[in-house]
Amino acid sequence: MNLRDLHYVIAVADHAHFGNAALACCVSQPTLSGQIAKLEQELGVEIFSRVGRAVRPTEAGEQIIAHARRAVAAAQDVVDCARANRDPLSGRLRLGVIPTISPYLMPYVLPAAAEKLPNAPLVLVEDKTAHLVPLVIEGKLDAAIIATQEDAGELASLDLFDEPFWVAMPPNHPLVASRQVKPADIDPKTLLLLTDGHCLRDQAAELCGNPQTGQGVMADMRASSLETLLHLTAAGHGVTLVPQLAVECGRVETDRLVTRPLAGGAASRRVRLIHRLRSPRTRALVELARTIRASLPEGVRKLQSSSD
Amino acid sequence: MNLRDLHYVIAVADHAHFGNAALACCVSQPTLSGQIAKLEQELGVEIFSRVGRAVRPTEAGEQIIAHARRAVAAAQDVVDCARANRDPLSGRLRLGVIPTISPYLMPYVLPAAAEKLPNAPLVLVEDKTAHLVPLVIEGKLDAAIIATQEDAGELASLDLFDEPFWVAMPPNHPLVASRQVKPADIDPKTLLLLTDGHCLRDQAAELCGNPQTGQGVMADMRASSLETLLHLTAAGHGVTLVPQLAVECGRVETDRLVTRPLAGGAASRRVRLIHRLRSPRTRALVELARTIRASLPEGVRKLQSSSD
DNA sequence: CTGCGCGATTGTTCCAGCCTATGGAATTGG
DNA sequence: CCAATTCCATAGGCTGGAACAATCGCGCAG
Repeated sequence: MNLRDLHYVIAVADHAHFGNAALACCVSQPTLSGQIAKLEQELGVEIFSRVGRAVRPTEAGEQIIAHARRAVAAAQDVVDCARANRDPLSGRLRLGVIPTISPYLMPYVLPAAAEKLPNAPLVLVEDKTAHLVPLVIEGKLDAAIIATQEDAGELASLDLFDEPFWVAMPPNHPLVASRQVKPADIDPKTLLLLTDGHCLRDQAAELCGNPQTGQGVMADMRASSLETLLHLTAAGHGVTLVPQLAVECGRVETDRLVTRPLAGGAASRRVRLIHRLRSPRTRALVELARTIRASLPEGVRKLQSSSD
Repeated sequence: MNLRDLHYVIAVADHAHFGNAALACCVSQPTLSGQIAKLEQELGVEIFSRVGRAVRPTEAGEQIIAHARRAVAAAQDVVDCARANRDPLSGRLRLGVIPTISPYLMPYVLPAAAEKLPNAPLVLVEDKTAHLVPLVIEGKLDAAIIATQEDAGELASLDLFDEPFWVAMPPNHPLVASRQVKPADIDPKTLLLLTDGHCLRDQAAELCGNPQTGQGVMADMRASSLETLLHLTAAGHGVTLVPQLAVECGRVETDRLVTRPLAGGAASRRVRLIHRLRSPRTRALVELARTIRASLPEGVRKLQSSSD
């Protein structure tokens, strides 16, 4: 057996297609077919069932593929580790960020990171938490910035900051009169939410008394981005919760939209940098976390990392 | 890079000697030296520092070796997984057992296991918990039977049974009069303990009010095995705690030694079968656990596995 | 100083893995 | 129902790299 063989197996599993997998591996299709066949013979188990046109992993194959992924990831760690030891702070950092943070946080972070980590260019991937976490676990991302607590045993996290929520509403809304808004003041029926899968959606729904399903909330008005949500709010369709950084960036407070801080200790979310346990890039990531904390605007509660 | 290269690295790390490592890998020394050199050049990092006669890992090497071990273990999992899928219940099971359980439990287990798992010969390794756990994590053992709670994130455990403690004392001891002995009745100063590292030592010391250090206990009388401990007790040097299975086996209750059950709910220890999370042998291990529970004599509390 | 232990170097052999070309099975479309 | 297409498997030749044996060179010990 060979690491290359395992790469081939993973490629076939990912593409469900020998030709495309071969393309991705930069080898010819017969080469890849041959190696897979050799490996299957060596293991005495069929990894993929080629029935008709479809290529699917067998039951045994599923397990084998999972172990193969771990082996390949560990081998990649060896390489990353070597590079990190030549210069711990050099080398591309692939960073996932959730959509409700990325556009508002990265403008602060990118210049600071370029200065503090000049040899570690950031490659950003914007997606929802549920998509980012497996990518981090698989080692396809070095880290991710998310706003939920993730407890997969293979992850570690660095706290970045607590981001309070604000309420955004049209200028003629009755709550404009108060300096602060209590969650209970918000009529769930008028609360506008993001589409499913955004953690901000769940957090807003829970805060305003609509745990999980967001039942009672205007289900027919779900925006796919925070920007859309704000446009809907400005157009008078309801009120919405906005995380502080989105308020800070200034595009929110216009003459068509008013924001008020949300009262209460729980009215904020903890933003974290998660990465794999034992990631070879840990040192660079600790430095990145430090840089992020330092580049934050006033108004979000900065946290100390235990290693500082 | 290559899985073989990683094997070579691990062998050199384990032997601290190129020649012996080559021998262990069944290749010539030049081959191994060459591959290590090639890998170091490829990674751009020196893995081993050859200063004078000594071969030691560099700082970077330590990390690389650790990742290499994970990669090789995962690759081995692929092989094990394939075998397990051909016949889940076949293939050698390498089982660690702590010394205060092994000689008393295995006589029950071995015949039963030979019958229920005829194609899975048990290879026993007897050692203290602290030595067994890393072997299990590294994949050098498939599982281990221990009597403490281990919380390494990479381990799973199957509960086997609760083993009550008994008190062993010479026939002329005043406590012989009572049917049961309360932990508080035992004078810590007369309590004989095993040497450091045996979990039974810690458990006995804690039960009888000498947390951890066992302070106040006769420090100059520490036996390296339970058998020795019993001989000391019979010779009138004090009293000692004996786990139930050691009592059951009959060698304890002689005319020179009397045993009484220890009262109280906490006067027992939970015996578990631990194994790596995602071990390819999980199915065989579940069957082994079931077999062990079924082969136990009366008197130890049998537990149900959640999967039964 | 000399012998020995041990890792590095050198040169040759040979096999594993790669490619191109082709075969064959299954699905699709007319 | 047949032809075209798609896709994986097989065949055969070529090449790079891993293996070995032999040797070198260095550092330590007596």
